[in-house]
Amino acid sequence: MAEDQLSRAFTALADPTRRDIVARLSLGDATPGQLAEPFAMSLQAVSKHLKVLEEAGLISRSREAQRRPCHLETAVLDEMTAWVDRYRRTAEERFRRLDAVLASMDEDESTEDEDPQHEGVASP
Amino acid sequence: MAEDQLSRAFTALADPTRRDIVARLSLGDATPGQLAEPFAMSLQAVSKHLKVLEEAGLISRSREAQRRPCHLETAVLDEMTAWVDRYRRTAEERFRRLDAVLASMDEDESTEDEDPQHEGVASP
DNA sequence: GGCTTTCTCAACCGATTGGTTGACAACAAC
DNA sequence: GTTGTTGTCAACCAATCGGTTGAGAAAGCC
Repeated sequence: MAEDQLSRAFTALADPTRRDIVARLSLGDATPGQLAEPFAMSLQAVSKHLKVLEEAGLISRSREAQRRPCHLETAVLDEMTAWVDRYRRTAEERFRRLDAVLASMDEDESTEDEDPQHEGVASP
Repeated sequence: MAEDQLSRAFTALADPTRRDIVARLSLGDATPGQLAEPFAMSLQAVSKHLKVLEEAGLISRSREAQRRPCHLETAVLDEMTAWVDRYRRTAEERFRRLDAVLASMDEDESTEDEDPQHEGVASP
């Protein structure tokens, strides 16, 4: 996934209004007018939010007379969780290994010359 | 999770520099100086990025003489994937149900008075 | 004490963001 | 054709963002 598309996706979901819109669209397609209805802001403002979501690839829009129904696209959501999960798992895997080291040091209490707490700080 | 904390978390990961920092920290704790080294920007700029990450709850910082080693916290990453996954799954579940409807209509080709494409657009 | 290292804070700057209002395009209904 | 509905575009505005430089706090080293 392109670097800046991931940035656009995270930027898009950084706004509570846009997250509300995504939540609404997860239940089914909706027009800008329907999406704007619950918010205390102009239709133009919601239209701008939809543009941000569309440019992030999170929604697509079709035509239907004057209406422009919006549809949630799940592919980019997948790529977002993939990114977040990758580094979360790397970190948690490291924590588990650290715990294992500490446990083995607990078993064998003779060696105390290393400090596993800072294994990541030390220079290569 | 508080609404604005989720906003802070997505905002934090919306910046490529901050995502790089998170990726680096997933491999192990590091000081601001170590984190700034690969970037073509001032240490002060990186320090600002770290503040954003800290306020989002994505990292924590300890003390160690003049050094302030940074540590990746995975809890907020968990909440981010939880949010994204919730709506992705809701949408995909709906798509699967829609496919099932279309398949059953394919079997029984006599009823054509309903248009499942717009099930979400209609008013409640 | 003085000097160096490491890092944060404060002030500033141009670009972007999230909202507004007004104009207007596209289409339906009469 | 005229009117009404739906939505976008353009211009504007205050606030925020991501960077800069300069000053200084906090700790170790001589």
